[in-house]
Amino acid sequence: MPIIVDKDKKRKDILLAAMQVFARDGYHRAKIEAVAEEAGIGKGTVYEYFRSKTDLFLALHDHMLAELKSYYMKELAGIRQPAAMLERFIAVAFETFQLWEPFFLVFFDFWAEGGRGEQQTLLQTRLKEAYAVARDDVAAIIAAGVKDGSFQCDNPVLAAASILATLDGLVLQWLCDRKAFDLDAIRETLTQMIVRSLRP
Amino acid sequence: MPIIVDKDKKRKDILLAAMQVFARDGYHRAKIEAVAEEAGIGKGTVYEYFRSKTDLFLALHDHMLAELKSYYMKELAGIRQPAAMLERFIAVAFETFQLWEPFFLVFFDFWAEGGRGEQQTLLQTRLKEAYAVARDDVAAIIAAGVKDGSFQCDNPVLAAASILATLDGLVLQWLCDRKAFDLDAIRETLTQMIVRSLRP
DNA sequence: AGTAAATGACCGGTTGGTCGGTCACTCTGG
DNA sequence: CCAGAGTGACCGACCAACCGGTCATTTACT
Repeated sequence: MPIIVDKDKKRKDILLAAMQVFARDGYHRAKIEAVAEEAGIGKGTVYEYFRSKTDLFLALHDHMLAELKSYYMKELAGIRQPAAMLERFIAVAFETFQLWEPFFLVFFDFWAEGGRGEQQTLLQTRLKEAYAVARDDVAAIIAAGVKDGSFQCDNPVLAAASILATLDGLVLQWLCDRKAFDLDAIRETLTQMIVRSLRP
Repeated sequence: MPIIVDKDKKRKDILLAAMQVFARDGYHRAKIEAVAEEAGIGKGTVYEYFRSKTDLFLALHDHMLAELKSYYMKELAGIRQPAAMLERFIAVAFETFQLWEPFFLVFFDFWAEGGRGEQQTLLQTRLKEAYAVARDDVAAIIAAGVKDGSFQCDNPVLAAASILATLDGLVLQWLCDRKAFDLDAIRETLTQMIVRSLRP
């Protein structure tokens, strides 16, 4: 019998290595060889697990978004009040900024690839889908708040889009200049602003 | 005497061509030859005006940000009430999203280049600087509003950062999926949310 | 021996940047 | 009036480096 390896684990190792390298060098500058090195394997092996660089990139997108989502689910589980949920959601977002920094650095490239062209590539479809799901999830929290009277909002989906946009925009700004503002301070300001903007 | 050309105009032509090509293909995929073609000149000529691709990229950043800023100045000139100014500022932002779409597409790459590494390249310095100036400008409007009693806000700079972030995040989201929401609709929702969040 | 798995030297296409040469135009002096 | 020298501007064939992807070979295990 030949060698048997845990293909799933190795795949995840490569994805993790790719995240580090893509985060450091950017997708286009990053070399597959560097990913292999980071993962402690040979270049050829990467191609045993992923058809192409593009394929690796797409897989990384899907993998990381799934991880992120499950992290949110875990952190928000058990909270019932919409207002508390929204506040916790924002807090978790800020936690992930620091905790998952490389992931957000790679996101620069997801955005860059996702925003251009006719948006019919797989990555573009998935990115749109991810945004749509996120909007709906946050909108559901707001809608629940409107229902029980703790929020006032005409269009929860648009409000959700705005909140997500603010969070995205803040990572961007923060990653471009970490000394521009203190994350904890702006989290408080932002939470206050959002809560106020939804107050009946 | 030899031929004399308007170097400044030609330089701007090349920058404009670069914007179109970078917007369409992304900075890394874009070929200098394509930029030359778009500008209706030979590849070699591009290098008469810009030392390197990087140099062209940096020049484009500076040029476009200057244009954007002067556009804002013009559109906001003459408005005195802080509340009206802020509302107009947001409106102008949304106008530019559609009017200057290629510019924002190139911004994907500015962000990607700006956020990574030790942030000591010229582009990174300029991007930070631009953010800082924008924050201060918006913060000044908010601070004026606090002074005359039309706003309430503990930290105008952080509030300004949040507002800018929301606008950035919304272009991102919109460019990734133009059908996700209607720009006019979200502009109204957002304006309302921001005004509410600053209400005394 | 037999096989899944790993590998890295190699290939080929791509592209940033160079450079020798051309073009278009003016000025000069015969 | 013209020949040709002088020069700023322009050009695109070419070069060299780089890197994604392949595959013949090796490894490591039963």
